[in-house]
Amino acid sequence: MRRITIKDLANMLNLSTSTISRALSDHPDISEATKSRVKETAEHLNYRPNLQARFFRKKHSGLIALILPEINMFYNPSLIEGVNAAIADTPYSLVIFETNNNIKQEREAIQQCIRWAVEGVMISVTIGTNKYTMAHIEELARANIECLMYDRVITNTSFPSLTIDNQLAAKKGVKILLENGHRNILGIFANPSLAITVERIKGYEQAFEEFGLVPNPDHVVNAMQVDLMNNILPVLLSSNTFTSIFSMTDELLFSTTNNLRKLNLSIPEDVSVVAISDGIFTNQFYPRITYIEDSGKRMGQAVLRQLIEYIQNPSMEKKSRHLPTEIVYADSVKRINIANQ
Amino acid sequence: MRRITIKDLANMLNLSTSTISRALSDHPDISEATKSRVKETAEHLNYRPNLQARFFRKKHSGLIALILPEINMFYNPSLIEGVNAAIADTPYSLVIFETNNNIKQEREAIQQCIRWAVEGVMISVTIGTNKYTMAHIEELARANIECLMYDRVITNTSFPSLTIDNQLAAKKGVKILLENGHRNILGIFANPSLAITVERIKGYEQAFEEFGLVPNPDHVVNAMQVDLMNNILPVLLSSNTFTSIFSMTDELLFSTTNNLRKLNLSIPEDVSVVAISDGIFTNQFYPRITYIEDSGKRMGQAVLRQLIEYIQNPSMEKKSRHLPTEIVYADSVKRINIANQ
DNA sequence: ACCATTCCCGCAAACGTTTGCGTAAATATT
DNA sequence: AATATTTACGCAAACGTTTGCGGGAATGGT
Repeated sequence: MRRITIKDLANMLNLSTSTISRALSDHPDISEATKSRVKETAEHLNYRPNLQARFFRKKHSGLIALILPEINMFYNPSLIEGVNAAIADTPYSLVIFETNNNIKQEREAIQQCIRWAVEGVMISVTIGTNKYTMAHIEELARANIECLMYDRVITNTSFPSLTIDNQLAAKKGVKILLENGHRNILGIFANPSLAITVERIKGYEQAFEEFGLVPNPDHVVNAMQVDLMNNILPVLLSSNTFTSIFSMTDELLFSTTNNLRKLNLSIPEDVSVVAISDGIFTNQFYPRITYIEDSGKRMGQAVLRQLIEYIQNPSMEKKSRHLPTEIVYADSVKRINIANQ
Repeated sequence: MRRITIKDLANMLNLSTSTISRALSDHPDISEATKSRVKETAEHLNYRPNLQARFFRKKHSGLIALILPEINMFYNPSLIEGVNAAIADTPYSLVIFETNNNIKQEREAIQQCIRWAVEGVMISVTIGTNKYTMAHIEELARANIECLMYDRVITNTSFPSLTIDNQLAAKKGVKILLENGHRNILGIFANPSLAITVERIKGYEQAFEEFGLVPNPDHVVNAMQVDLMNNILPVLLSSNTFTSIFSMTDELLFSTTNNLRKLNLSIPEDVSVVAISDGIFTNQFYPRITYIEDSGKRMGQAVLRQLIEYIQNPSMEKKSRHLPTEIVYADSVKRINIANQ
């Protein structure tokens, strides 16, 4: 019950291994007659090429790596779905590394990538990874492995990236609230050492400025963990007169909704809510939440396609790009009278 | 800038490739002196073994596959986390296939596994996969690839499986409600063509029987999609006098909470709720939901360890096992007076 | 009938690593 | 001091596939 090889086929058909190999890959040197003979018996004997051997010989692995900080409830599941959908009609296979937001595990993952000779890496970095701690990522370039950053990226590097326009997305979201009369807008953001957070805060501020208003720094809060949220939010919401909340992510939005319920505050009657969201949670939640779409699935597909383009076309110019974002209006924003605040 | 190989090391140190290979793997035939000499220069020259070549020669791939129907918000993310955590201190790498609940994609994934010569497969099957449509899974056995089913399994096959005791878990959950005086318990279940659903329904019924009661078949509902839930639940909850809900999964629980809010019903004041849950959603949600723990992370670790045991010990007896479950009491169950119904 | 071309296929090397076997030198045993 | 054992390394084959090159046979052209 050994696995059947090209040699076996060659022996059975009285042909050489080279003929078998070429016949199976439709080489023009082989006659149609033998091609069909070979393919038939290969099919019949259930022959499966040994990819280890093939890629070893051809000097590439057929592997693409996805490195991400964590697989939590939001965004990443649909990102993986998107990558999987897009890789399905390519000859590549996907290997996923989860770094648990730990730069040490990120280094380890990249070592694995080099050892496996993956042909490309898509990476969303950990909190600790920045311009000064990215030596391990630069090692990919030295190993001649394409690398494309997405979502959580490091700005101003030689590596290309694919993100939404974070500043614009946040601005759009906050503007919805401003347009509906809200002025006391609590901005809930993630870890400020991530570039993505910095840019979304900028967008929050810019929205105010475009309305001729001065954003209040006290209204911007960085909630790095859920526990923190549970401590901060009740205090903020009871001591202040916020009429609305802008949440930077689904994760923070979920925590927000739970805390609002705990405080017996309803959306949108008591507090209006807008978020940057993948769309799954916001659409299923009641009431449906108005959001700026940052679709993980679409991002996953785009990142993979871009990376494969780089792999198959190594000399092409690589530059960072933005995916467009759209507003999805729903039922979480109440129009209020500006004078009432 | 070519990648450095064993041959390069051999040339530089005036040794043979075999000596280099053995030195790097601490073979006793090599003297400590040369071992350290080899290792040092290997380190210095940043030598990375070519895993393609190694595994090709050794006739194994170092790959383990995880095949799952979908990566949604619940359970699967933590399952992947568990698998990843457990695989970290093994020499294996993980490849993930998402089948989108499509048996055709499941077949395709298994073909990929065979082509890659993965050494083991962990699989949670699609809705369409059953005893009569599992020819593709049996092909794994013929290809000499270990296969371990988990979560969504096919019962009564020759393949081992790892699950919680689904019937017992459901029984435990429903019993909590019965013990607190509830008799009108709406049971929300997933697709009835999955074995996991059938068993959890059995548990629901058994709980009633152990209380000397007859379960009402009309109180068991199969909500196969979220849309269905949104149609069914409002009707059921308004036309009947349910005092409590048992949800088979986190996904259905999430949909349940949204529908309850839409109907202006509070947990636990108006409706008590118990679910089988991974624990993440139920713990973060307000109010915290009482649940029977079915931890994806723990399952992921257990499945991977079990599979590796099978791989490294092919002759060992393989039998299906259950992971124990525990009740986590929280704030979603109100004690009511039985007479009040 | 002779040469040129085209068509099909085989030979053999190569990819980087591991490993069974052989052996010279060093050490131990008697 | 002769023999037996151990130590430390090299030789060469092997894993399954692809591919450059070479060549015999068939076909085409004159």
